[in-house]
Amino acid sequence: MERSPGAPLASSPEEEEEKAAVEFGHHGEEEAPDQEQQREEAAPVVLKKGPWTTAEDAMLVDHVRRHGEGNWNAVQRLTGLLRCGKSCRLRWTNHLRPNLKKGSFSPDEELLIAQLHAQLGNKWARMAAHLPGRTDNEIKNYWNTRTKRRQRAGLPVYPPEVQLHLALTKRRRYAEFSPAPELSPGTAAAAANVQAALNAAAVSAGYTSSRPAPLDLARQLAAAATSQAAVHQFLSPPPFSAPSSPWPKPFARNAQYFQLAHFVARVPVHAGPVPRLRVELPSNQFGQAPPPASAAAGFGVGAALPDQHQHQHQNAASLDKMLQELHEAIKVETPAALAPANGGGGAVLERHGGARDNKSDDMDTLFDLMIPTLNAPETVPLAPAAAPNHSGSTSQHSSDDQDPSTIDPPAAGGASSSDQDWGFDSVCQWSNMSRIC
DNA sequence: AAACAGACCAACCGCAACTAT
DNA sequence: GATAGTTGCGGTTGGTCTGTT
Repeated sequence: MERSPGAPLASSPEEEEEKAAVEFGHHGEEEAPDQEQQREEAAPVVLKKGPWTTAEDAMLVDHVRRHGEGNWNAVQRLTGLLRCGKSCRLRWTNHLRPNLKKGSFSPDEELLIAQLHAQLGNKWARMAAHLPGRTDNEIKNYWNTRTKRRQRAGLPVYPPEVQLHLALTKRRRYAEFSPAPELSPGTAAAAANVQAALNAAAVSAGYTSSRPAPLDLARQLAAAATSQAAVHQFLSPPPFSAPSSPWPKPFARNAQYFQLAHFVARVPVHAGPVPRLRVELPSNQFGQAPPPASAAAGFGVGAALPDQHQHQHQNAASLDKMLQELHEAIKVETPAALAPANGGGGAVLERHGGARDNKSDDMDTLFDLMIPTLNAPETVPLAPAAAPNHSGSTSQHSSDDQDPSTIDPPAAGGASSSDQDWGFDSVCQWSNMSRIC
């Protein structure tokens, strides 16, 4: 049920309005200075607390219309509103200011919140800056109730896409303090080749660090990894689909590690040696280099430039070849053989010399394969979610913005949740939590 | 129908950062 | 530089609603 903001909870608006009018002795008109002075000299005003009445709202709106936002402590002086400046500011920003978006969060917004929370922690105001029309209080309330429910249900706080990012960040930071694991030459080369091919393919598809590959890129890569035809599809992916849509089942989980393509930066596409990675600043400065159009359109890289087609085909062939090499090198079982056995989870990877069916080991294997091949990225930018039907206006944060890669995953869900035994099904669970919880 | 628990939401509080004097 | 005032932020609380028993 939606309560209208500002509506009194206990009594009717009419009653409250009348009460307020009596209480204040007027309807929001400004006082003459002498009246104001008289009041100040009189008994100290007792500021009101509790829910706002419609009369109070009207007075505040009127004040802002006349004087603009800010100088909140003057509101009480100028209007006689028996509220402290703090309360006025809060009421305005959370309920009265224009362009506020009311109602429940869309799935895209929910995913964006999860991503932002993974990046920023409990920085509600900064998160709100990425969600036009939403307030920090709204996001905070949403997150707190949701987190509580999920923790009680024993479910991971973050969706798998976000957990992966956290794990990658964690692993990268770990790798900075420990030597890279020894890989067999064949495995290392194959992993490097595949990663490079993926990077090149992503660049060819128009992704850059300022326009990072969306989360569903991994889905495209997953398809590419399982089907030769899908390789071409990956290079001409369909328009962006809702992040909350199900992942492709085959290779779903392991394919997520191919999100390493997120590291791809703007490098020239050319034949010959695969371009080296150049990782730019973290992507929490979303607003600094926004996608050219709306996110939904921006992620539809199907509209690749004509002169890119040749590169795409080259890359497709190259990617196909590299994937074959990797499959041989690390012996990936086919998804078809695995799906029924482990409940539709992901592929089981085997490293040279031993089968590993443990999911976290499986993750580690891929990290081991992929991370050492990275060109020491400074950061691990998380692809901003498809800013859902946003105007595209995102806030510019000042230079005090913290590098998200330096922010530890919040204790609420970060490290612990990434250790949880989530599989493909958890994607759906996460998306459907509104029913579960 | 009543009691209860949980969810949701608005608002308050304390603190820190910033700004003006 | 010190101080007071203002603003912004995050944590927390308390009231109401809703679904369940």
